[in-house]
Amino acid sequence: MESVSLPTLRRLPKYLMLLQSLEQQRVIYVSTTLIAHELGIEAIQVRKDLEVTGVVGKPKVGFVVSDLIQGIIRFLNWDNRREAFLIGVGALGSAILGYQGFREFGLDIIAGFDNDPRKIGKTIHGIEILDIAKLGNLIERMKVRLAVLTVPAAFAPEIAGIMIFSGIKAIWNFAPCHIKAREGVVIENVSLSQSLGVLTHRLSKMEQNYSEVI
Amino acid sequence: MESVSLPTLRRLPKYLMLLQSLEQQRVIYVSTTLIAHELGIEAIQVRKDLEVTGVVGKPKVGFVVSDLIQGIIRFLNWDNRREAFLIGVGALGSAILGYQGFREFGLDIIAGFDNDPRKIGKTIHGIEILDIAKLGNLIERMKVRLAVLTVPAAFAPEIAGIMIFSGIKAIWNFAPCHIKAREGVVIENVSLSQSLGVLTHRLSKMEQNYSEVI
DNA sequence: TAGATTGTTAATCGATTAACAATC
DNA sequence: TAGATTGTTAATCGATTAACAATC
Repeated sequence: MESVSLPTLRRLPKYLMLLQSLEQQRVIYVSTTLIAHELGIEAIQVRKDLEVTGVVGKPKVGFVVSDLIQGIIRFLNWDNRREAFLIGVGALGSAILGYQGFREFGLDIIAGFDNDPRKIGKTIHGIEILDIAKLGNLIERMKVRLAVLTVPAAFAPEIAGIMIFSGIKAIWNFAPCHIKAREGVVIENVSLSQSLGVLTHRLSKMEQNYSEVI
Repeated sequence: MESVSLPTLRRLPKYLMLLQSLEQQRVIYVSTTLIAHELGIEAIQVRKDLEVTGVVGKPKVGFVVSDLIQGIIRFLNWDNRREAFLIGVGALGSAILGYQGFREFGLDIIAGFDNDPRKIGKTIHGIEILDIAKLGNLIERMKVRLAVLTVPAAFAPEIAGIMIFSGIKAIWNFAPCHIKAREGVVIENVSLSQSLGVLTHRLSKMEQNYSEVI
């Protein structure tokens, strides 16, 4: 049950993006030195991270680009597409529905849910919007395991509860509130304010430092 | 130049959200024990994290909720609103333009930019969309420091280069590609695939474990 | 071959956690 | 007062980095 560290897990998609762009440029072999330089990190860290995929390289030559790509995709389970529901078809929800790119990452959104009668029954980016009242029932019947949660924060915990009760095993939560994990359910909280906080704090710190110099 | 750790910086907005909801419930004092329990982490970690804000608590009583809120907001520099440009008014860009909530976090998007003639000149959620050809010039003239980058990955590095050349000091990058930081510029890469990778890997791992038990 | 790169083992560094005196 | 909570110092844990033999 050796668990992979969160930082490593987070870096793997970055390597994948780079590797895919290298593959497009018909690059066959790549060294950890090059990957590291390209992403501005240390080569030894790249080597340690890639170790988890089980892909082995050749001394002097490096890794076969396509092997690494396959290895990372398999490791993240992006080769198995999963059906998912998206709940809350607001601005952000619609944007996610419209972004086809997530299919590449194993995410296949098959329906949207909302409580707004003007939205229910409509189709957005080819995906039908259903009544949120039917959510629990449909999760059970269709055995959907994955949910994208893009409702306002005030509704998020309640809806999460309903979904978990109905059999949802993983929630990708975009609502600006923390949803507690429980046994047997995986929650990934995407906090944009978190990310913005890092940015604004560092920017102000940097500006302070510059003015100190003067 | 004591620098705050990234994990701490990331947790601060979580505390803030919780504290604000407590304030709405007219709660005056809060202990780190309660915060920790509410967010599913350790009390000692909360205490250590809150230390960076400089806010002090009272033994036995805890912290004054409103003091902590002010402390975190000040620390993240969310009390100083900053003018920002958003580049790339696609689905995600529009969603971000439409979300008023970021004003609360010091982000004031004053204009959008795109290269699509059908979008240029229009107004989305009250914000005017301008020609991307004018981007560099306007950054200089208006002395804008912050940019939200929501263009397709292929254009991101080039546009980032233009922006930095024109004087942008912080980029909140949503494009699915890594933009390298350079001296004097803060980059925060929001990688949704990263987040999705953590979720899908853990979900598949969990399912494996369950089937092992059987 | 010579030299670059891998993979592994050990050392370092930093974040988290534990312990406990101070305090209201 | 008694007991809960803070704030600080020390211990632990885990991730990153360094060192180096193996290898093509």
